[in-house]
Amino acid sequence: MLQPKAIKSSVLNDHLGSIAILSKSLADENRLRILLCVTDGKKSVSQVVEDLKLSQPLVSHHLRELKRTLLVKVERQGLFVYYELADKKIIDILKRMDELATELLSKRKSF
Amino acid sequence: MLQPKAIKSSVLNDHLGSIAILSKSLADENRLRILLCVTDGKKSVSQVVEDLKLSQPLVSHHLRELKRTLLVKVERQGLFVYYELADKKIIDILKRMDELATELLSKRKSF
DNA sequence: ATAGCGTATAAGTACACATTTATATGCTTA
DNA sequence: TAAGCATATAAATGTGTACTTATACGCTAT
Repeated sequence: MLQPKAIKSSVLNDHLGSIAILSKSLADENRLRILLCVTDGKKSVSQVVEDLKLSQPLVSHHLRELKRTLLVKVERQGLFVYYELADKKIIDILKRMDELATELLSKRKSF
Repeated sequence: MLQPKAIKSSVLNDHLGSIAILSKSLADENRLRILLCVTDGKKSVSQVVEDLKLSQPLVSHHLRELKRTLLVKVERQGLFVYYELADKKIIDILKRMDELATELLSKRKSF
């Protein structure tokens, strides 16, 4: 072993704050639905409201949080405000989390 | 396009609940520190307490949550209770989240 | 059995957050 | 400028949770 354990895992240790912030942003089912909703191109707030059948203030609130954590990009066009996924990598991460959850659940019974 | 958008993204849509639960479990910095702490083999609660300088009830509390979401395995040995990472895949996911956070931050300024 | 150690739980506190209802802001057009 | 639409914010509420302090539980050995 070239490096002691304490140093080896410090690769992640220094960035746990950012990871926690990102995780928190993904830790709500409605927010995830909204995130996926703006994955395939720009969508206005009202389009998201229509698609997901959520209240307009709730969608606006969650989009604000997604914007704060940089997961979505914003673009104004006249009356409308369009939101869009900022980086496709997040989808890959979500897929891996889904795989992991399925795997963990298959070993035991339930959350 | 072989399938309409709504169906295409339903791959993840059906599992947002599990993903949200997993994300919530990763959404605390101390819990992440504890998770990494038991990554390189079994550790007793008191060892984690010693390593991270956190209170014993707090560590116990977080380990319980990590166990609830199946991220750690438990094993009793006499007086001691040993916890261990259940699946290495979670480390890969954390690394990708770290990469993503770094990338997002490099494009803009701060969370 | 009881004393001691490791761990878990209870009670209490403070704070964060998801959601709803109501209202404000801002842009566009008549 | 006034009206109307899309979006954002405020206020209020209920719920969840991170954390501390204090106490209980369970195993081990004397």
